[in-house]
Amino acid sequence: MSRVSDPSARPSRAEQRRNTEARILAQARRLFAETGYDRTTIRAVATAADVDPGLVMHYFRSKERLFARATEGGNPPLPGGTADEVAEQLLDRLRDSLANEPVESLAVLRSMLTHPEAAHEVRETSRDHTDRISAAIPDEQAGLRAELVSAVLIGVAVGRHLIKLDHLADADPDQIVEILRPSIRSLTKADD
Amino acid sequence: MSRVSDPSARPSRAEQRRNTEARILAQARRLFAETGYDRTTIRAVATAADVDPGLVMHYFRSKERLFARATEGGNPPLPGGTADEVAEQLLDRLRDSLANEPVESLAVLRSMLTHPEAAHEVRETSRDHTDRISAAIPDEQAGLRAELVSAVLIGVAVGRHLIKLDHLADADPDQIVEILRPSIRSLTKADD
DNA sequence: TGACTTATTCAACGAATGTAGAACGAAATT
DNA sequence: AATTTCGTTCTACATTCGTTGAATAAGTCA
Repeated sequence: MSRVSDPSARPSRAEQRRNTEARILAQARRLFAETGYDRTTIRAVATAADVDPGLVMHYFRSKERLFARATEGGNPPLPGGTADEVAEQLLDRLRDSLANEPVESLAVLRSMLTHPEAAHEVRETSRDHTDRISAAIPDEQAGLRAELVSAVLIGVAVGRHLIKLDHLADADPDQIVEILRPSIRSLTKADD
Repeated sequence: MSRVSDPSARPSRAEQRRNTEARILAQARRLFAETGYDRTTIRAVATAADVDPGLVMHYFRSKERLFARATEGGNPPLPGGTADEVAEQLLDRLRDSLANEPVESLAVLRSMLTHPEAAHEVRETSRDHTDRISAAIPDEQAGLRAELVSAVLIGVAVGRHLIKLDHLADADPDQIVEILRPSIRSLTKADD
């Protein structure tokens, strides 16, 4: 009776489509995260999802739209608050991203330097950070400071998950966060 | 009489070859920095250098080797010294890279997320940083801290030159360095 | 001058890619 | 049961790419 039917029964057509679409999206996310937009081919996604390339086109219309669907819902906006609160929110996000390898974000990050659409999405995320921090610290340098925070967070995620720097790739997330906390706070404070 | 002949005279054959090769390398660097390894085609480089694609192959044997030649000599090793000295050296390098758009480095940075060879070169540079900093601070966390410094520097360069975050792209290099100094120092100091 | 070298161009190949459209077969609907 | 829908596959096209090898023309040198 429910929309998700009995797993022992043969899946309905609508259900099967959702399954296939989800499988394609999952493999697309994985491949985009691993090799970036350009090197991820429709054919490779199709093969990984055990499906014909034409089906991927039929469902997602173009590689560009497949990428958009595969990377949506990556970075929800920050709650906001005082300077210290925002800093702590950012550090929490960082801890999460260090521990969990968020594959939608990694797909965007992996592609940001070579795929304009991905770069645009990163800029948008940074603008959200900037807005929150600027709201918390109405300093003249607030915009610049906020973007430096974004730059640091991007650099750390890149170093750990994508470039895989030796120590950074293996270190404990909490340890990394603790080492980084003074740096982040010095950026969100507006004193020399 | 000198190896570089009178500019008013017709260039010798060896000289002309050096000129052409230099022109190809310059355009290759520019294009690799602007669009990355994959999206930079031999054909585009040849066109930009006003030369036939076959000539590029003739001189550099493969796209891979062209990239290697175009990006070599990017990041000379740090002098080394005490913790504070190394930190200051890094900040000086940062100021330079912010002011001058070092095109060899940008070609590597632009490609590091999608071209394994470029990623490898970034790791090597980071290892040099790590060695210097670890030598200066024989802390247990030294390796991790050093890589976090690398990550920060990479993030800032990416944010300014490649992603072009609004404020960061336009800000004065000295101002950026001053804002960042406490962050870097907190990473190269081994105290909580 | 003649023989040799070489900087440069031209034409082409084979592989890979995004994409389009026809075809098939089974589920859904009437 | 007949007809329509649609999930899925197959085949193919046009383009682009790295790379190759022959051809051309000018420089170098004996």
